[in-house]
Amino acid sequence: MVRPAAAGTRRADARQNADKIVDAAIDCLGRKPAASMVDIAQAAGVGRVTLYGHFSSREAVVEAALARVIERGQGTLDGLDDTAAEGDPREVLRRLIESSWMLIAQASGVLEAAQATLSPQRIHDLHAVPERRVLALIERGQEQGVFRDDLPAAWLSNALHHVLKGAAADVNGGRLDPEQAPQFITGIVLAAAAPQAPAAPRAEATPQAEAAPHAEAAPQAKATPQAKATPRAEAAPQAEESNGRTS
Amino acid sequence: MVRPAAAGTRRADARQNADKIVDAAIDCLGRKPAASMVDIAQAAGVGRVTLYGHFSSREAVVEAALARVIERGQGTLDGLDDTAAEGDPREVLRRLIESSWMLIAQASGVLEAAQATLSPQRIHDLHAVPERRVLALIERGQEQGVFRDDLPAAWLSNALHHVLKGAAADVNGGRLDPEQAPQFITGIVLAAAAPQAPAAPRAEATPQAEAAPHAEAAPQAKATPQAKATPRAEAAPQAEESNGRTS
DNA sequence: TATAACTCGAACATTGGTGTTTGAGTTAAG
DNA sequence: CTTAACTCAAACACCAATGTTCGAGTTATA
Repeated sequence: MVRPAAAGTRRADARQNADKIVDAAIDCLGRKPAASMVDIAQAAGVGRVTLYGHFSSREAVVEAALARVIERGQGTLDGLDDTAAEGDPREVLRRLIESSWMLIAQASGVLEAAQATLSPQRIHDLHAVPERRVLALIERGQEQGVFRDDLPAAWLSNALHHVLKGAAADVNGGRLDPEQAPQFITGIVLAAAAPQAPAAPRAEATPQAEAAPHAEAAPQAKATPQAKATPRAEAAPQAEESNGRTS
Repeated sequence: MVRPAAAGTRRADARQNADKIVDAAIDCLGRKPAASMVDIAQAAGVGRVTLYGHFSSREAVVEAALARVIERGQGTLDGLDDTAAEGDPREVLRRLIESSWMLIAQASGVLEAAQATLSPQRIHDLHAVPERRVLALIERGQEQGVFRDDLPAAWLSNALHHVLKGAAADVNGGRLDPEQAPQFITGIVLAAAAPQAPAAPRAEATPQAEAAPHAEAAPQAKATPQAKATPRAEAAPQAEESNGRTS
């Protein structure tokens, strides 16, 4: 069996295998959250027994994968802050998407797998920090006036993740060229987040879709309950379906 | 057993039950694509055996659910065309979202379930028509100059579906108030689809995120393969994960 | 090189979902 | 009111995934 006693006494190849397994899990679960242990073991190039030697259960593998993918997200965000610390939030967001939209989308898949096996509390613990960093970026943009504030920052953040996850699914399904994905994503996202002019720029059409009319009085009244702290899984009677949030 | 011989000889309660089952399937699969036959039977208020009396397999139930939800989408689109036939595409899109975003999102879930059990060909047959109608609406908007044409219509359509599906997941998870969902969705979507000004409206910041710079030369070069006709599932080695498309 | 650490195929038990059969009870409809 | 149609709980066979055990073989490392 692996994991004899102290963590320092493990053999080198054992540590490498554990590493390969986590990476394989991120890859498999990112593409297909319902991937089986056999899938993961094969992708890692190890036997099923070896996998269980390193991780006592599916839950353990998923948790390790989620932890690592979030850790990577943190690294990316750190690098971004180093470069563009107080730069234009639009530019920071653009760089974030271009440099790591794949990572984020992958993380969404892993997160979905996690929601099927891990406790909501554990997920929240792992996931809350990077989630809030993106949210903070959006809020900063709102304060600076470069992002719209007629919609709650939490919704803008969620919509961003939905588009990223969807784009990843499109790429996996051959419906979107990975090369132009970042350009397409930023094209959508930056436009969606930009401040909205009261009247439209072009065309003389009659009713004029006024994006968000009655939203002025109470801009972020409700719909912003979570995104603050604990309240993760409370409502929703039996649904435990897809979600997709991440760094 | 149900379904004796001719379709006209079925008893009234039998037809009603079959109906309830399909509705229950739409509801269950819409919220959780992996819902089991037991879940569906319970939601329909019938026994498991009765369910199998009406539908010979899970595949049959899923197909019936997908067919009905798509049929409903067609009805919605018909009603929309009646009212706003050649109206401003922005207004049509806004009405479409406000009147039936829930339906569309539900359909995404059912479609995801279908992708796990039905043949890609069958899915495409059922799904192609409403898919193209939304696409046509977007293309019409592009031609009229009220929607951006620096991104392919297929990508705008896909992104729309991603946001709708994500919003549904948020509502199911208690992260989004169903009341304000349509307003939030249209706020995002209409802004994302609007024609992009070369320079931004506000703020004097330096680098100025130029939404889609290098996209002019070859506007919809690649990334539009499907959305035309057949090519549905061809690429993507083993992924068969979420996708989300519909009426 | 000797030993503990590690890998791994095969085989087993368990669980949860699917699909079927049986047989008794209920109900729509002629 | 009579019968064919329908419902349904219980029990069965089947399958795929999880998690475990065994025992033989390989390899890092002191």
